Amino acid sequence: MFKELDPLLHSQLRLAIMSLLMSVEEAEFTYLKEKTGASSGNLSVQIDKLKQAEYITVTKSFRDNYPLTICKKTKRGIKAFESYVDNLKSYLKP
Amino acid sequence: MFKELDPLLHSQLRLAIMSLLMSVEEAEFTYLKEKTGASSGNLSVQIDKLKQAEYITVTKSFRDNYPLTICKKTKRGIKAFESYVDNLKSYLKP
DNA sequence: TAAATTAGTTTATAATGTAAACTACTTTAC
DNA sequence: GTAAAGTAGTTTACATTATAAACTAATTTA
Repeated sequence: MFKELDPLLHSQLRLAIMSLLMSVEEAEFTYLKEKTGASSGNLSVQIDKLKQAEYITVTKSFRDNYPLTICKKTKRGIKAFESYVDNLKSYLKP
Repeated sequence: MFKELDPLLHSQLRLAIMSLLMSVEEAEFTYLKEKTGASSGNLSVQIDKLKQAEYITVTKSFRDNYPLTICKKTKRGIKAFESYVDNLKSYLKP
């Protein structure tokens, strides 16, 4: 009947992050912040959770003297996202 | 970009309840329990939240000496569900 | 050199979700 | 008739989550 929904993705902000990452090769912290409209703090925490789950990789460096955080989806992340979307459909049928 | 997701519906169990109610005129507590696989306690709490929000109406009576709880979607609930599904699509685009 | 800005992280608290325990009755078995 | 098991829930206590506020650490601008 109803499929389980991965709790890691069933969160507005984390889902938005993954959704954005699906359509780009990689994304900067500031880009994700702007597109999602999230606060820095919240974004930082949620990025970390996605990283812990290995749904994304996070690379920290510097650019023009400022810290630069780059996020990228993993294969595991792609699979999880696709499953989530698929499972979600069982709830949306008319 | 991303639409807001009604937190009341962005919950696996409450979404499942509303999803079930969408396709039937009304549903009994036991029916919802069986279809969702939820525990009675959890179901009771989530039904109450949907009722507080006036997404459903709850009618309590007796049948064959046992308590009988019947749930039914409201217009408000239907609109909320439809908006939720619509807004959710902004997260699922490929 | 003080104030504002960038790019974040940490932490404290509020909000949520959920299982376990409980209520209140009914039915069945002895 | 009464003890045990079953029905249909509700309440409450705890654990998990989410999020905003406060903080770090540096840079830039005035």
